[in-house]
Amino acid sequence: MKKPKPKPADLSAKIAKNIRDAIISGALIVDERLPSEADLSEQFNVSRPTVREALKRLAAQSLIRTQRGATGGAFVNRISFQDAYPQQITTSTLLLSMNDVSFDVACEARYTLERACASLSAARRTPDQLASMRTEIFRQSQPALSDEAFCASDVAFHRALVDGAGNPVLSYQLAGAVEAMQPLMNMITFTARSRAAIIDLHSQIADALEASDAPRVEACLTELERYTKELAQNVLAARETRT
Amino acid sequence: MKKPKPKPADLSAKIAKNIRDAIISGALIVDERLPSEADLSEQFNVSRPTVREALKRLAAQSLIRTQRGATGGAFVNRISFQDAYPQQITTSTLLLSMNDVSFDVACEARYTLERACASLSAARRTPDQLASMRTEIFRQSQPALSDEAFCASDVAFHRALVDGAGNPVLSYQLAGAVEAMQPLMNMITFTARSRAAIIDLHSQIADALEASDAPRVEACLTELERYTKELAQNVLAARETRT
DNA sequence: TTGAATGCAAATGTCAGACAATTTATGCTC
DNA sequence: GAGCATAAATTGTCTGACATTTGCATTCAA
Repeated sequence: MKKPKPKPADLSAKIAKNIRDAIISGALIVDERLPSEADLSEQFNVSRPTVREALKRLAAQSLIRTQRGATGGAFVNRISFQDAYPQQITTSTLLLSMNDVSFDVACEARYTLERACASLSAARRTPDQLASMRTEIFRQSQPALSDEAFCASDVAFHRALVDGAGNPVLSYQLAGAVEAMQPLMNMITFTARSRAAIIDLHSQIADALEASDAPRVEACLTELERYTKELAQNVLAARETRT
Repeated sequence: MKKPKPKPADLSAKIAKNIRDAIISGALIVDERLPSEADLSEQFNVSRPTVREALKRLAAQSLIRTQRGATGGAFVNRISFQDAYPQQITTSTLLLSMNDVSFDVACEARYTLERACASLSAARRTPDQLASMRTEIFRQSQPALSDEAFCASDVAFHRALVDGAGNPVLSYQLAGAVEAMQPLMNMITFTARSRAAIIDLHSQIADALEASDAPRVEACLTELERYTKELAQNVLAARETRT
């Protein structure tokens, strides 16, 4: 067998692959206009709907954008980190929920990656980013905050930490890990007591970052990981007894 | 303004979003069959080609798979890490090439993430993974090896290191960073001297992993990062003078 | 009774042609 | 020269049809 998956690929998939390869190889450059759908259907000897299906596949990956009108058409898209975030997060979320990834494994990955940013962030974080963290910490201390809002603020805090490393590639890679964990974190119902503990650690992290004390940031993150796992374990244990 | 991008979304995009949200929220579960294209076109009050464009968008994200025949249709796909790798790598590659990410920034991100795996890998790497690394090191020592093959072996070595952490989520996250760097690495033409230095560091890393000496692994990776950046700088400098 | 061949039904894959909507360029009028 | 109407090009959508694939039931023969 030649390939493990010798799928008799659909025409639209073939055409999409053809164009995608051209983009990746650089044969088609950013903002370059593709031939019109009519031209493409002639070039590939297929009908226009088939070409359109291929183009929609590429559009779903943000590889192209389309524009109507006289000078319209399909253009090679410059993928921005901004564009890539939602896709990355969607994929990560589904990977976690569909593959029986245990909370511990996901948690470990998340904090391992985040600790990796600690030393860079301690060296480079801007006053703005520190202020963002303090703001989120204050928000988290409001007792009226809903669990969902608390989790959202938690994510914002950690994103500020990661962004503090000043490396967009790192931020992008981490976005998936951090954001995709949120649904899993939501399953933990925060008691007032656990919120206080988390806020305390957040404060320590912010202090350590302000003092450029990377080892302490890492230690706090490790403790946060341990505590998060402990909370999750309690929740799961409680569920067991209830069942 | 309600949204920053109040795009008058196309029908196929709207329908795709609708179904995608249903999958993410869990309203549609894995392996569940979607209604037939004819049914969907009736439900959404659009024509079949429009429905098909929506489905192709989802297929491009591996969210669904389609099957012909009597019991065929579109099924919610269980996204595997295997499925997600190529997409992740494609996106990362394009992000790097399209956004003027400097070699140093990409390199820093890559080695920062990889160092994060060091301690876990030192603790958990299997004999198999160690053997893989040794094999790649041996391959790299063959003088006849082409630059492309050397880079590919280099990637394989580092993937074995990352996989040694025994955390699939980490492996997935790292895949994009490591593999996407390959095209950038390829621009460095390896002299015999630089190959030897890299192979030496690889050997030290393998030894340290075998001895479960995490700090030494991290130190070697840091040195490898420094050396890689130095090589890249020399290449760029040489290009400057030639111009 | 069992087995295989056949045909039917359902679904996706593809095609052709048409019209609608949108955007830009063009040319005309004043 | 400015403004406006018109034309042209292109994507978005619809309709209807046919091709292909696949599972299942039916039928016929051993």
